[in-house]
Amino acid sequence: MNASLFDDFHDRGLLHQSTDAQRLREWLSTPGRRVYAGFDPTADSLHVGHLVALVLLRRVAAAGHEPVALLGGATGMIGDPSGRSEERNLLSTDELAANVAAVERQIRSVLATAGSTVHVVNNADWMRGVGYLAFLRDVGKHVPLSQMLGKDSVKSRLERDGGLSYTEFSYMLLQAWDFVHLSDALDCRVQIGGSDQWGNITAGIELGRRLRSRELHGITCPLLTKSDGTKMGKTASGAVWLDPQRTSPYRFFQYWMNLEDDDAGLCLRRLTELSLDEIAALDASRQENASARQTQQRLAEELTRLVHGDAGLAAAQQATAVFFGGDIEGLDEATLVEIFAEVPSHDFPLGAVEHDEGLPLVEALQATGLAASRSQARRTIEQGGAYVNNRRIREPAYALRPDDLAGRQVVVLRSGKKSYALARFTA
RNA sequence: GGGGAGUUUCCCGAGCGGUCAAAGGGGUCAGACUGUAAAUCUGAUGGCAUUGCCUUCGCAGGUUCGAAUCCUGCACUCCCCA
Repeated sequence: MNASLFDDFHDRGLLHQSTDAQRLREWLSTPGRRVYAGFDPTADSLHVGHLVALVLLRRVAAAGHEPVALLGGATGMIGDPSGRSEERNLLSTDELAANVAAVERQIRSVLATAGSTVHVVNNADWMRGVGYLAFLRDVGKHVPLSQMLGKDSVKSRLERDGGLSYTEFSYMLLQAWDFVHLSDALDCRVQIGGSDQWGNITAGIELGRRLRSRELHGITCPLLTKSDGTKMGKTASGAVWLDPQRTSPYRFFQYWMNLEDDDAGLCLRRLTELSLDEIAALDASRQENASARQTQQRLAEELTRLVHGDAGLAAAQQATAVFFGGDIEGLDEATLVEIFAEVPSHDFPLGAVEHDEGLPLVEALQATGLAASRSQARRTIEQGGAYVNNRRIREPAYALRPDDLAGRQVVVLRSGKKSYALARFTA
């Protein structure tokens, strides 16, 4: 495999800061080194923002080393102040336990195909038994306050009105101790993370030197932001999650599909495992024929497969085809319901379509919420914005009849380009 | 406490006795164009109804054949003088 993890990071724009490059290269020149990244279980799912760290760990594996994913079962009880402008709310222990379990599943799933031994550890396992006094004597004693106060994460918060609590202030000690502990237990001497983690990482490196006279290394990668300055993975309706219950594979796929050209190019380089040659080819295609959107297409495919597997990708692509004007007639009931799962639906009695007059389209549009009133529904139809099973309907008096049922009891209604609703007919 | 201005349809904002469901802009929704983008252009935008009816202009009354427009009272907002 690729001999130099460090150069790989560099070439893909994943390198923000690192400790001494020469020493790092040297350490990583021996295969089988362990490299860790931490994940705090702040929610019951990771989101796109965590994807970078996961991908970094996959690259660690690809380079012939062993990734270590650290779950913050203990640190999650405190809350990392880094990159935060306000004090966090504490999670209950039940919530935390559920989050840890869910996040661990996701991490294992994404790293399953990494092609190397993967270690998943939870810092609660070694923090739980540590007493406060012992921690102060063994760890706190070796961390100068001047150093802690010098960290950006602390400084920026102290300058604000809210300040930060002693609890959050102590967070970096826990993370520093994690690093030292992992170097003891797994001989893991490299920590990677987002650029906001630099302060916490260096705290660990410092502690390793004082406590063990051991040389530890750190690498951070740039945080993902879009060209308009907003955070990657944020949409108007919230974060893009890895959990299919929170963000369906279709919407996950669409998120990447809709990125700006430059952002997509950047993500391709940083998040996918395509070779640099392939990426260069896509860059070129974007220059020549931007409208083909091959970059977005490829990016969406790669990442959806990584997170949701082949089945998830297939579902997303099928849904995409349908949502962008594809034929609905050929699809069976189960597939339809699956594709339109996140679309609003309304139940009608089967009798509504079966009698002579049928069910007026105007009524169906209103009942499903596609139109606020019958008048508006009528207007939409008159203006050519109404579709039944993706076929445009222009007669205001149109009524749904048994012939219109796609599948056995479902009609797909649509207003305009993107608003869909499902009318279900049940006996 | 005194004086003045105001309250309009989702928002801003015209209207000051009939031709007002109410100008104009924004937003929103559709259509065209397009790269599932941006910009632009077009149409629509109270409700119900296949040319008509019903409900809206702070609230409650009144004048009038007829009121968002006039009068009275009430509520709220803003400005000026004390």
